[in-house]
Amino acid sequence: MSRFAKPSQRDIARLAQVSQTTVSMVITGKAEAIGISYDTQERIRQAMRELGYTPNVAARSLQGGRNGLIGVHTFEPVFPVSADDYFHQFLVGIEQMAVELGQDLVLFASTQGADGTRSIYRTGVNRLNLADGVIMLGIEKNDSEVARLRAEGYPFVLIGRRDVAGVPFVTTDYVEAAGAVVDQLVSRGHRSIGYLARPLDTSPQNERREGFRERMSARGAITVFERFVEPADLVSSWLRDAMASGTTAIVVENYELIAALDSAASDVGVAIPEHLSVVCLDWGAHDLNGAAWSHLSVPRRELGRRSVAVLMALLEGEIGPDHAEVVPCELPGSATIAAPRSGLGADSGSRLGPR
Amino acid sequence: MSRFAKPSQRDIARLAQVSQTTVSMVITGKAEAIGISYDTQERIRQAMRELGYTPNVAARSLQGGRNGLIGVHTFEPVFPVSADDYFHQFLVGIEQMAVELGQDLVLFASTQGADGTRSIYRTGVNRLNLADGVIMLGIEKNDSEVARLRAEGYPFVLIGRRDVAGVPFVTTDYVEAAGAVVDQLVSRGHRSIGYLARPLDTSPQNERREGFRERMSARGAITVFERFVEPADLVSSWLRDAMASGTTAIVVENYELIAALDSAASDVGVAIPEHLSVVCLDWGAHDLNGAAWSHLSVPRRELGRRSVAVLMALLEGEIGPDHAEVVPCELPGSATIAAPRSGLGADSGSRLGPR
DNA sequence: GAGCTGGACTAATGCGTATTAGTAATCATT
DNA sequence: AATGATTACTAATACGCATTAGTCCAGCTC
Repeated sequence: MSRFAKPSQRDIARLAQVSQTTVSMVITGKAEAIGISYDTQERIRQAMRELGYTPNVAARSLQGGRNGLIGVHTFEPVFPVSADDYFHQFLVGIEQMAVELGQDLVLFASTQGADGTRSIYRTGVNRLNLADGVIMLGIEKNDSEVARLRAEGYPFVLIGRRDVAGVPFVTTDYVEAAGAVVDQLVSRGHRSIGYLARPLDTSPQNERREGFRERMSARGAITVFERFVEPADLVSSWLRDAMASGTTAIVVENYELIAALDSAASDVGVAIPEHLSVVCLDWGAHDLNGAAWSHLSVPRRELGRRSVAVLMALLEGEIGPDHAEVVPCELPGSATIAAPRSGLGADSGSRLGPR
Repeated sequence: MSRFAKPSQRDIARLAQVSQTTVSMVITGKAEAIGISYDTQERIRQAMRELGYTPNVAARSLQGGRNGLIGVHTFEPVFPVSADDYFHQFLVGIEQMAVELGQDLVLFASTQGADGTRSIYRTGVNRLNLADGVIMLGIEKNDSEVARLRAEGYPFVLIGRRDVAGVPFVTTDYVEAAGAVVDQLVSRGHRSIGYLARPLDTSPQNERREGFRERMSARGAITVFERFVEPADLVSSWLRDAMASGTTAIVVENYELIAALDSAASDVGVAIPEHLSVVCLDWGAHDLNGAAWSHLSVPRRELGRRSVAVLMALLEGEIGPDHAEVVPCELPGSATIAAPRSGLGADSGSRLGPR
């Protein structure tokens, strides 16, 4: 244990023949203001180098100071096995900005229990307060913990959520993005657009649907063929009905439904995008998958970057606890968007391949 | 910002009409041993509930010496852009074990300068010190910094390197692995095996070559056709010579050379593996690439896991600073290994595709 | 030569906790 | 009635740091 004893300010003070106070002054940059001579300052810095001194995080945060640590907490494991994990890009962004701002990152792994779930207060201890502040991300919510954290006045920022009052957040504008998808389809000539989703659940889903509906009616006189299904229920008959009723484009809520739609399309003999344009609103982390479909994507890297900046601003008192940062969504490419051409085609293979 | 100060043990003590010491005893479970009456304990617990008490980690670790933080340091950014980044699997393993051992992870981002390189002592201060210990990984070495760190007596573990005396490391057994490759080829019937590498450089390369040579001679009477080249220099003529001299299998040092060999093979008209078995010794992070070649792979996840365990053991004083942990390599699959059949084939496409 | 000013520091304190060394009261033993 | 043991606590301290309130001394003024 004593083998790894770390030098303290007192050790430095001893070596440099000054008091611990003076050392602290030099470290916190208040030396000039107080009036410590240049010689003494150099002597102290030399001693620090010699002993390899680093401030003790615990002690620092104990008495209220900053320690340059930014926490990252998710309610799921941070590095799940799959390489194209959804969180990866967020972390890339977070790390980038941390580098730029000279902060270090703490990944709270200790909050995970044997059951795989993560809970801030699992052990009855809030480990988070070791860091200056925390960025929280994750699909699973744990509202009671978030509320408690907020009540404690602990500084943190949410990524992707906007539903907790009094907590700054960084998110993407789903309403606008869904509207932009409508614009894109309408400007290509589509008038009858279907909307395919699972039964409603999360707020992003609600926002996307809202954005879709609003823009549809704003663009006027457009038929909407809306359907909420579970993937397994998506039978080809639905698609056949949609095509028969003149639908030329379908907006699809998520990736899983794309797969279902793809197979239905090849059943029914509909060529995408020749006979049916398709846009996906939530592509998840499937960016790397070969088949290219037009889809919105959450600017995960950018959200990660912003979250760090927002947290720092919060710590600096530059923004209030109700700060909202909304980053535009990345709009879909034209892979599966074409001008409408009604009717069924003869040869229409699957874009995703067999299975 | 109506931030309420978090209750401390003293607040509880006041409410429960006892001393702070008693509260601490109850919390740490030493109450029984010391002999605090049941009534008093209940009174204290009630007070804790009432005030919503949570222990302060900082204060705890302040007097305990440890803070439960394990540092991770690389000389490159931890989360580079590509999702199949080489570090990812190490991190997955590190996180897994951190979860199991209840430790948190610190990613040192602040050590990166504007030029993109990372240096522990960049700021003149050893930030690493804020963690209980550090796991260092990375291809680029920065020997002087590592040496200095060691000289300071700072506890850390190296992944993938074994060349710094007095520092525990976790690595994979390249000598044995290269030998196993020879075994595998010989047992399939190969007698004349080529070895293709770039000019020697790193110690892993040396170990692999050594393992190859030793096992080759141990297996007796086997011709080795060895060649060290830069990728650009790998002309088809070399392969033609090798085939002409009866070589039926080639052991290739790394992924880049595989690409070169692949195109040479299709130039020369050699079918892999029908006419030439190929095994790659260092597949890097290309696991996700479509084409399947027989190759060794570094058990990155497992190395990550072990490194955390080793660091903890080091901190506990259970192992010495010269501890070596060697994990077996993952042996190649049979994708490009076949029984030898001499001669050139007519139709032999590229396994990697055009380019 | 008493009082003042400013430069260059230091002693003392508190943050929240765990631990060590007590204390004070009751009870049991001889 | 004195001694010892047990019960149920508490006072004091240390951890490493930042901060507040000084101290000490040289140089200057009137």
